[in-house]
Amino acid sequence: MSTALVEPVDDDLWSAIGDPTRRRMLDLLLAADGGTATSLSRQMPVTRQAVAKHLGVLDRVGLVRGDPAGRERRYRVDDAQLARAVAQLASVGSAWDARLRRIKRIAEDIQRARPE
Amino acid sequence: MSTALVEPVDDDLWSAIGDPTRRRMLDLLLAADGGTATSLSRQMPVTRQAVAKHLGVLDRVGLVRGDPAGRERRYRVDDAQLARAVAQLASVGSAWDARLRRIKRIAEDIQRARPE
DNA sequence: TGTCAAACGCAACCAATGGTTGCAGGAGGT
DNA sequence: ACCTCCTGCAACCATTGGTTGCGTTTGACA
Repeated sequence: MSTALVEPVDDDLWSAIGDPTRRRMLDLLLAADGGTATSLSRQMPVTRQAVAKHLGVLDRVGLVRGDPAGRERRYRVDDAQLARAVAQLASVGSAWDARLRRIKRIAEDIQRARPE
Repeated sequence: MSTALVEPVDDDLWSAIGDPTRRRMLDLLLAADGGTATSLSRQMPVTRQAVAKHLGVLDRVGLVRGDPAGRERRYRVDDAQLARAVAQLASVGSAWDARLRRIKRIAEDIQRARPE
């Protein structure tokens, strides 16, 4: 009955996907199967430098990996790490969901337990 | 084939639950069925004022609601809004998951389609 | 009833971060 | 050889998560 049953949430990983711009970038990278700072910035309302910084963050937590390809640096999503992130989303979500259900159930029990 | 099928993500709501401290606070509020800035701060490694600011944020997006009770202000989680947040987590998660599966499937198809 | 402790709200301040502009450098195409 | 394009680095700005400090309300209790 401890929350230790759920895989502990990696705050770095979570906050990496917590930023809306970075989520958008991950979407774009998944859709196009990779991209560069410049190519991403052209599909988003921020500058290339901002995108580059975000790519740095995503790289640091292992969600993307970028290696040089000619004169550009191509980034791709690391499937395994993104899968971990998805698992954490699901984990936190289901934990809250369980608590909500449990509270609702307790409330119903209380209602039911006093017909006086 | 548009991402418009998924309920659009509310960036305010998302970034509210994006902060690890605020997630922790929600956990505590759910576990104890409510609490005050002071009571929460005693169970966390941050000051009351920091907690108070976070409660302000959570209040603004409707995840918690606080009303005065004697000399303290008691906050409780808004079940419906937290349920919305959980839904968004699930939504983003499953979108990514779908993309991962799709990509993996395409990759397998490519593998399979060239026995030459 | 008068005093005291506890909880609150507000303000000033600091560090980290998401964003910008500007600029120098290296790799490719013609 | 040149010109273009993409990259990386630096300076700078605004927002935000965090702190300390202080004044105010309010419940409790002698």
